[in-house]
Amino acid sequence: MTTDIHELSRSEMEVLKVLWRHGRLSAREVHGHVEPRRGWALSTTRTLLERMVRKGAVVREPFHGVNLYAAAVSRPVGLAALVRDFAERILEIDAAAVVPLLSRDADLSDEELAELERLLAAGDGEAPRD
Amino acid sequence: MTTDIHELSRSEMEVLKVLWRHGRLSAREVHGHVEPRRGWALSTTRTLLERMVRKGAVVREPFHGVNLYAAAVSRPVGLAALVRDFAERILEIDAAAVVPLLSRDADLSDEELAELERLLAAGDGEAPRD
DNA sequence: AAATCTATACTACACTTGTAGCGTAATGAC
DNA sequence: GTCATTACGCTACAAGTGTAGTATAGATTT
Repeated sequence: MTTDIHELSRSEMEVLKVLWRHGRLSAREVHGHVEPRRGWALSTTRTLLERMVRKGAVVREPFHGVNLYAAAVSRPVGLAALVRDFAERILEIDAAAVVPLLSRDADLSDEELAELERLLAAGDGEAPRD
Repeated sequence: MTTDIHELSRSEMEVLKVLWRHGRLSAREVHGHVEPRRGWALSTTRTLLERMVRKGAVVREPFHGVNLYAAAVSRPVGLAALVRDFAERILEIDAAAVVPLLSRDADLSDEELAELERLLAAGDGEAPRD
């Protein structure tokens, strides 16, 4: 159960991307990264984080009196699920076809890319929509 | 205003794809195509169509006492907007990079493909998010 | 220690989405 | 002409989303 990442709302995706970029952060830190482009109140960022925890997309870990949040799935795994969903549901093409594209342009490390490629090629990641 | 197609919900996208495939249809006809895989009641299909009309994603036209519905944007234009949104918002890559991919795998006619390519290359279609 | 800041957990509230049912008028079958 | 179908325009209602505010308790500053 890869946490059904494509069920996240736009706002939630924004938060997830911050966690992918910066790893484990406090709510306030997440807010610091997200606020400039969204203009949310801090409490909004908190609410989103909590909802994402409930959804299983984010893990929370108490750390010396502060909650730290981190993405529940790595970026490659998450992107694999998202690409698969988009390719199959919207474009109606084979998800694996997207890989070469990513290898050229996405800012993925070599390891990330390798993993993503493996995930998509293997038909792993998410069950096809139907 | 290309109707902000990426604001459509999953269910609405399903309906839109039917209209892209079959052109102008009555609510009942749309339902016929969509019901097998979604199991909606007819009234559900109707509601979705009406909501999409309100959103500007679908146009309604009365025809001899029956409303006919059609996609407000062509498939290439719609896909261009969707690809652009996905590429920029999720993958954070240049949308034009997706074109070669589509030319190989998507079931677009030559004219559709040409139009899509033009749209993405030109930076047309949708204004970039933020 | 008092005042302030910050964190967490609740609560709130309007709008959207999923998913339909109902009432009424027009259409077609008998 | 009456009955069954169908279409259409409302209404409905729970769950999800966008977007916060508040109450309460611990930490920091002066």
